[in-house]
Amino acid sequence: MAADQWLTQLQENGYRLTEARRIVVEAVEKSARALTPIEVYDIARKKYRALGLVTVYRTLEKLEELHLIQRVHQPLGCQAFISAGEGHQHLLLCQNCGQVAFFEGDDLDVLTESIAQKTGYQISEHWLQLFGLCANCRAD
Amino acid sequence: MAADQWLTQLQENGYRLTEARRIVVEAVEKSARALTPIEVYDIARKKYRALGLVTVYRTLEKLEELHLIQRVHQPLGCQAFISAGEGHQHLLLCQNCGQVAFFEGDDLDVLTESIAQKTGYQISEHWLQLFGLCANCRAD
DNA sequence: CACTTATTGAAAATGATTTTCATTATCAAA
DNA sequence: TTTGATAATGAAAATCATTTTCAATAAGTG
Ligand SMILES: [Mn+2]
Ligand SMILES: [Mn+2]
Ligand SMILES: [Zn+2]
Ligand SMILES: [Zn+2]
Repeated sequence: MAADQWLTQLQENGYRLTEARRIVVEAVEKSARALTPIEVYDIARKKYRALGLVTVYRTLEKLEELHLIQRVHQPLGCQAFISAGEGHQHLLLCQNCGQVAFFEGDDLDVLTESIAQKTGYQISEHWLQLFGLCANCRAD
Repeated sequence: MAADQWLTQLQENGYRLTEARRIVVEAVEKSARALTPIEVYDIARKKYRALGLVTVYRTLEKLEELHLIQRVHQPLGCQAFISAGEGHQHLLLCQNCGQVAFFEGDDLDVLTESIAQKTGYQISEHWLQLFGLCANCRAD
């Protein structure tokens, strides 16, 4: 999904289109790796010097609310965001450069059914995330 | 693994045994749900009034370093800890009361191999976590 | 253009975690 | 058992991320 569509989504949900939002959206949407609020701020401010960090926080909040971005949990921290996958997808992260790839097709039904049996839990959700080295980083 | 063994581990790694550590270890080891530093503090202080929050942080840090506890990531926050599973295990969390169950026996080899093929990543780790309702909370 | 009000950025407030430091407690060695 | 080196402690201060407050500004509707 392109940056323009994110802006349209914002507008359709009653939010105004502002320069600050345009720049933040562009920075996040373009990125192949998860970005923290400060990282977004630093990148975005290169195009729009007057931008405030508060506005980055507020914009990320709205993008998350509209499911356009998602929070990424990593061993070193859980404050970074990446554009959300479409449908049921999970993340694969490069431990060296942070590059994110999405994947789908995991089938945990047999497993969850078995665990449900053993534990007595009613299982309704799962988090799955893979870590490794991207093609580029493998080369080094 | 019992609290005594955690204390032994601490000692064997050159850390001294103190009253503060004993109390913190007991609180964390006993708990069936993940606890934040403040929660540990509140629980532990019932047995040892003079305990400082700083000491809770420092003790949790050491327990994590020795792999006796592990951080638990949840939608509402990622600062809670629970005793670490033994061997290759994953967590199943009750979305209502927070009760934690461990499970093992997931086999993601076929999946990761296939994803590795498609993406070019060399996959070395995975995070898997299940969410649902524990038997008690289902009853309500 | 005019008007309503959502949005903005600066500054202050908050909350969690870390650092500093003087005091105390642990434990190995005498 | 006593002694001594030093690891560990808790209070207070410092730091860092995030949220709130607020007056000024800009977006979008009519
Ligand atoms: Mn899945
Ligand atoms: Mn596994
Ligand atoms: Zn990489
Ligand atoms: Zn429950």
